[in-house]
Amino acid sequence: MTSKQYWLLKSEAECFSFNDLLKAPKQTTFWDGVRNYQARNFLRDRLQPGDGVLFYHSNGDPAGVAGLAEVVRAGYPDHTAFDSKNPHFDPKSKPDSPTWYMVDIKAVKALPRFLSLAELKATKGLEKMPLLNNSRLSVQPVSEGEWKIVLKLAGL
DNA sequence: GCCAACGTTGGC
DNA sequence: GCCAACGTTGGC
Repeated sequence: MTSKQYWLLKSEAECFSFNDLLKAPKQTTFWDGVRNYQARNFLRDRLQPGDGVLFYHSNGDPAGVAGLAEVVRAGYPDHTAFDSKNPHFDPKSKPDSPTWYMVDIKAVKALPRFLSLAELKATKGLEKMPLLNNSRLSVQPVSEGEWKIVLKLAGL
């Protein structure tokens, strides 16, 4: 058992927001639709139950971190890739050798206040976050130091 | 809606 | 293996 790790997961706010997660059954959802190899590797190999998650709204108004979640199920095959009717369908991914993976996450709580991207950019100690360096990765590692800074900034 | 940055595809 | 073309992401 490795120590707890931290992640930032991006979701388009209009598509699936942190509020949607709060309203979901058991406040839990599967994090499907990731179709990028680097992000896939994190989902498949690195995310573990108990890991902390910053829930980030991309394409939001404004974009920023809305809430906290935790991983409740480690990586397993993303079944939406097998369904030809699903928008995330990928014929290259087969059930016996899946290309894509997902995890389950559960809401922990909304941040006391929303942290916009602009505010994160202006905060010392977060300069190395991929999010602030033109990274389009939808699953990004967050260091323990960055996690603490973000929570403190939000008033926790 | 615009457009810059990034990732993937595919011809050679 | 290179690299141009293309599609997508995501901030504004």
